[in-house]
Amino acid sequence: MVEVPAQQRSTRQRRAVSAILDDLDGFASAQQIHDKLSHRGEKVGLSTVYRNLQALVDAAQVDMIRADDGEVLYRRCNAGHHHHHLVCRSCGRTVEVSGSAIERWAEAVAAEHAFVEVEHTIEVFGTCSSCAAR
Amino acid sequence: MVEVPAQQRSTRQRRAVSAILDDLDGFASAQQIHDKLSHRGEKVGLSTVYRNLQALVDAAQVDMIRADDGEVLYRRCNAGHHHHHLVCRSCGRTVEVSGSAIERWAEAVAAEHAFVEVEHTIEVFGTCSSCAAR
DNA sequence: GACTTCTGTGAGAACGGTTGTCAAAACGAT
DNA sequence: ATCGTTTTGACAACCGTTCTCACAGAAGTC
Ligand SMILES: [Zn+2]
Ligand SMILES: [Zn+2]
Ligand SMILES: [Zn+2]
Ligand SMILES: [Zn+2]
Repeated sequence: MVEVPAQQRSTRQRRAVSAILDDLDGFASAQQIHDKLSHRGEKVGLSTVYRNLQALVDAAQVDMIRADDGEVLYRRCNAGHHHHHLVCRSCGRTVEVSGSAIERWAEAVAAEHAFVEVEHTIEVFGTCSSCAAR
Repeated sequence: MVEVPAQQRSTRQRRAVSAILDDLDGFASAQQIHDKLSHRGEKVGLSTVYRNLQALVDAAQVDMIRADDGEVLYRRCNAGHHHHHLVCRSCGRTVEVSGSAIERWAEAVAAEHAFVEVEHTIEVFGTCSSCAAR
């Protein structure tokens, strides 16, 4: 008999990556996550970290943004709805924000110039109060 | 006698890069610009293209954005004021847009969470009418 | 023009983040 | 335990970008 393809097996590595994301309160790069895993004594290959992060992004369980220098950053995303981020560029602490005003503005601007299949990228970077206190 | 340092010499390569940017109506990557130069018979080293583009960005004469795949795209920027872009993801055609509503939203959101030294990235991507007509 | 000085150039190497390869390991259903 | 399939990981390959440094060539001076 052909079994149902269990297209997501539970492995030690997958659980470890997921656990790191749970303990993280801001965005982190794949390599930073890999380092944190090593620190915990979890031996996980770098390729595996990349693969699992990508899978989580595809499953909409993780948000992905790109830092100024081009590095990709990941963060667990609980919210199921469309939102944006206010990120501390020093410690990575992040607040999820959203606003219908912006969404309407983006759509209006696109419609005004007859663009279709519209997407947008909106990220706000700053220094959080704790980091500014130094 | 020590002359005044003319911190920007006029070279064939610099003029060639600038000319390409003038003829371009959308964003293009450094390598695309390098290819266009070769096509015109202008021999300019890739490093030189990167250097001159960076110099133009520093001089606020060129806008720089990052494509989804991380590649950096450049485009001549006439406007001296803060603005954002509505970019066709297919042909690169670009409209410069701005709106005080968004600017105020970004500031309000940051202030609400006590973030300082705030910057933001807002880009709208879509398919322009000519590209959608295919 | 000739001479000098200092910036700009370019071929190639190096870099850094990310993705691909593929044999071995591990999961999970039976 | 066995088997078919997924997952892993060491390592190489990739790709855009930056660095290196000997040399070319602007521009100022006489
Ligand atoms: Zn902070
Ligand atoms: Zn939005
Ligand atoms: Zn188009
Ligand atoms: Zn703005």
